[in-house]
Amino acid sequence: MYTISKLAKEANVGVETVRFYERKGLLEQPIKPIQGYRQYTEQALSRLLFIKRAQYLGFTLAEISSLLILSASNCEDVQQLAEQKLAVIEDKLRDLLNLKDSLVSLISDCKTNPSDKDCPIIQSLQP
Amino acid sequence: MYTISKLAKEANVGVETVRFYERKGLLEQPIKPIQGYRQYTEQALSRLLFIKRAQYLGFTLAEISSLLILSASNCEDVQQLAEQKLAVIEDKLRDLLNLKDSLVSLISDCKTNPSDKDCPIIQSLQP
DNA sequence: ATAAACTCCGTATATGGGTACGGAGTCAAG
DNA sequence: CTTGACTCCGTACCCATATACGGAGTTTAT
Repeated sequence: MYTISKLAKEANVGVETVRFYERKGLLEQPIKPIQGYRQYTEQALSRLLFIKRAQYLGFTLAEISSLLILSASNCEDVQQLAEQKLAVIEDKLRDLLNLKDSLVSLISDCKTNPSDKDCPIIQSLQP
Repeated sequence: MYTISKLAKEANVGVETVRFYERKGLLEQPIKPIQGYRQYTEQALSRLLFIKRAQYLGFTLAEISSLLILSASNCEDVQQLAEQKLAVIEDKLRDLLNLKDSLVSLISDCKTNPSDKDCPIIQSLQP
């Protein structure tokens, strides 16, 4: 069992962030002894880490929320939602790959630019 | 010469956005006849388009601001900024690919799950 | 010459994702 | 049993990136 600050520390977030996620419904309010402090299980920690990881991958909190709601429905619904998310992920992958390609080629242009001025990146941004 | 709304339309942004960028120093306040309206040159349009492209490449307004400052001078600094962006993008790509793989395999597990309950995805979310 | 459309400016609001504050209650160690 | 660290809650505030509002002035079309 963790206190809120232990939990926050484990997940490398602030205490206020944990409370914020609870208000948003991303983490459930943990049971706590009447008038006492929140007590978190390992499961809560897993969920928090899941949130942070999904966030790092570019999901918004709203999207993460629906990912998490997956665990409430039956297998077919879950599967369908997962497929939607997969489509989103594939879109993001495509975009990121394009972005990466542009950047790579711009950087390589820079490297073959003898001059200190006339940066190819800047020029590419100029129409 | 463009009026603010023509300019905005050309760049496919809102009028308010143009004013916002001016306040932020991303676009310079155009000369305007005393008590008159802003008048924008082609150059202003270029700069606005520059901003939007850079934004699409994943630069924040703050970063674009420094790109614009650097653009007058130093190719190396620009290149370095681009390389930082690239590194971030590559990290995200890696993780996104992993996530995609997990989802794909979870979905395929679902498809071979005969039951309506015991969804493999749900199970995987409950560590 | 008047109405419609546009622009001015400052300020307010929106959204996403937090972060900070402050007074009161609680827990644990000495 | 006191002291210091921790936690509670509600609320306010922060940053980024816009977007909207409203009253007054300006331009343009008819």
